[in-house]
Amino acid sequence: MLKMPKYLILAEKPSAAKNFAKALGGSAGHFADFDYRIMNLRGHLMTFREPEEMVPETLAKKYKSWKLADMPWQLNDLNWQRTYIRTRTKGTTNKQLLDQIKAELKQGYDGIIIATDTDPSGEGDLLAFEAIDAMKWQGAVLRANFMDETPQSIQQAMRQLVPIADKWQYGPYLKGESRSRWDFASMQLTRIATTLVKGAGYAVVAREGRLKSVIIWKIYEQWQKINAYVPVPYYEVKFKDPAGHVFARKVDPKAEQIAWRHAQRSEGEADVATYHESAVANEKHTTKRQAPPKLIDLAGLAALLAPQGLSAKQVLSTYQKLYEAQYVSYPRTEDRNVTPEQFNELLPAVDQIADLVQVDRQLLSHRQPRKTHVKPQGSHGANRPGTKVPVSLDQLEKYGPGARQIYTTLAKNYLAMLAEDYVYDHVTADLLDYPDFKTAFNVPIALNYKAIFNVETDDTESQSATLGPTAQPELAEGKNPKPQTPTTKWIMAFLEKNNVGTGATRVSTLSDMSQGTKGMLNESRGKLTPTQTGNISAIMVENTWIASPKITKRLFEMMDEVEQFKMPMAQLLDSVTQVIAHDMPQMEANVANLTQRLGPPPKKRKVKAKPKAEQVTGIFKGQEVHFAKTWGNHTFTETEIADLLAGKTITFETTTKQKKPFTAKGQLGKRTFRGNEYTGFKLLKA
DNA sequence: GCAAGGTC
Repeated sequence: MLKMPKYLILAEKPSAAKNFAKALGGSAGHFADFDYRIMNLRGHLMTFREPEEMVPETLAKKYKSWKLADMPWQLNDLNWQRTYIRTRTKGTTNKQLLDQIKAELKQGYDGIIIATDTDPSGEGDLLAFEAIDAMKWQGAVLRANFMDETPQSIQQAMRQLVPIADKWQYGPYLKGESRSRWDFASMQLTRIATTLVKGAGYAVVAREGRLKSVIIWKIYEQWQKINAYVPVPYYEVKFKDPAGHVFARKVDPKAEQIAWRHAQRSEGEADVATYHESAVANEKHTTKRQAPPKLIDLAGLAALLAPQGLSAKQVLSTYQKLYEAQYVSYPRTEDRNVTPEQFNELLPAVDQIADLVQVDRQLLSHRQPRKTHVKPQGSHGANRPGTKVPVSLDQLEKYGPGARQIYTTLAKNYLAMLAEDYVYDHVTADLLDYPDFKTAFNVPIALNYKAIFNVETDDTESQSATLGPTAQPELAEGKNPKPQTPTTKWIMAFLEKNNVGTGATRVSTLSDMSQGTKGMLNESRGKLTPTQTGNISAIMVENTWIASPKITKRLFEMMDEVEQFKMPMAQLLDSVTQVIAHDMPQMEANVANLTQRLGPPPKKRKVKAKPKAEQVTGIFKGQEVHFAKTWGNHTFTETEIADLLAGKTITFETTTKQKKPFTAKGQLGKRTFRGNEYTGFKLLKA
């Protein structure tokens, strides 16, 4: 009998490996005409080495340098070798994970099936080949392309395996590798900007990648518009009926001037005097319906929760913990719908979920899948509650800040889909004597889904449905609209529109930019303001190519060409060198704007180094230790030193910082200061 | 000191 081939199926992540096992009937076994075992990676396990490690030794100095004279790089100097990303997940390093897979391969396999995500950027193909190369696998490689993680799609992919003889002849890999190299080479701009701002006296790192620079520039520019905003009032005639409905003329967006809008109050007042009370006419009522909104993604969730004071970082980390505890679905999904299977799986739990988040079960009357929300494509499905329902919301709090809000928002967003459409009366009318003056408003008939999940600044506020019978002219004051405040929601919409970053990276980049002392942004209830570092980074990228979303657009176009062998990778990489050649002189010019806009850099205070305290050396618990001979303003006597080394508790009279006398009692012990462990005198509580 | 991408 012919021997079946045996393949090792490489999934991108544990959750995908589980879905594969479900679809194929176990984590190892037989499918179609082969035997298999499924193992998983954990996203990218490898990253590029440092630039100076990727070039011949003679060039190392140049590639370690941050000086302008050492850039742009000659990208063919680099060998593009990778190394393990040094991180641990559940105690396992990336090297250990790959070693486990390598050991399994030694059991005798006829090939590896790449079953990482099939994403249009080639990222899944790239991270698979990174692992395959790191393991030095020389055997056959096949690709399983699945559009989603439903059992049908997975099974179909496994019946249509595509052999890859050479990764350099395989478009998706070339595409992902190009993206990766382009982005890596773009770090030169951070070096250039940082060296320039340092020269101007600002001690910050100005991080200027194609994602961060676009974000910081957009936010900085918006604050500039806000700061330059001057309200210009205008006056116009409007009508009001007794219930407060407003009748106004429509502004033609193409019109250069609006004759009936006046700059002066007096002109407006004179205008009003020419109008008289008029009867309301042409009252029309239309019953309209509105379906529940799309299911949300992580960026949407972060944007919704920001006004409640939750940072992007908190949403990410708490969501991940809730996912690991199975209370919510996979976080980094791009899906905005669920599959019929996923819908049916969660259906039995919806009443329980509704009770938990205090939603009236009666509202959940639309239990048939909506075509707009439930589609037979998708992998993990949109972000939603898990089939495991917590007993109480209190129980979730141990998973981190915002756990309640995250679960509640997610649950209400999902439950809204199971409610009926919002039904409202759309009312329009005009005036008998002045038909150009119109009103339009909505009166709710049945809130339905909006009683569960409603995020719009809405029209469900009670508006009287009774119009007229007449309306009076009055002078209305308006002003040019103030530019909108930069918020998480606003920047996410901008990035999504321009296709900058991916769903998974947008939230994490924003979170990254808002962290620590090197942060570029302050995130407060969703409002985004640049820090000093952010302002500096933004000023440096004014009029550069890197800060334009067009760069990402062009990169993606070239990636498509590389995938189709219409452009060699070297040519794509040449474009990053061109960006650097263009942006370097621009940044040199931008430096001058720093002091002009931010004021002179803070003078560096020369901190006088404290003379190092005299150390005592001795043997403590069988080990040689060094510790300070003084504690506060007490210097240990020889006897005290001997007692301390012997592990004894000593007592001495000294004074506090406030010069109050007190008796110190303590012994030698391990202490830490700013993360460093050392041996020293430890006070015992009296 | 640095990118953006994936993941836990």
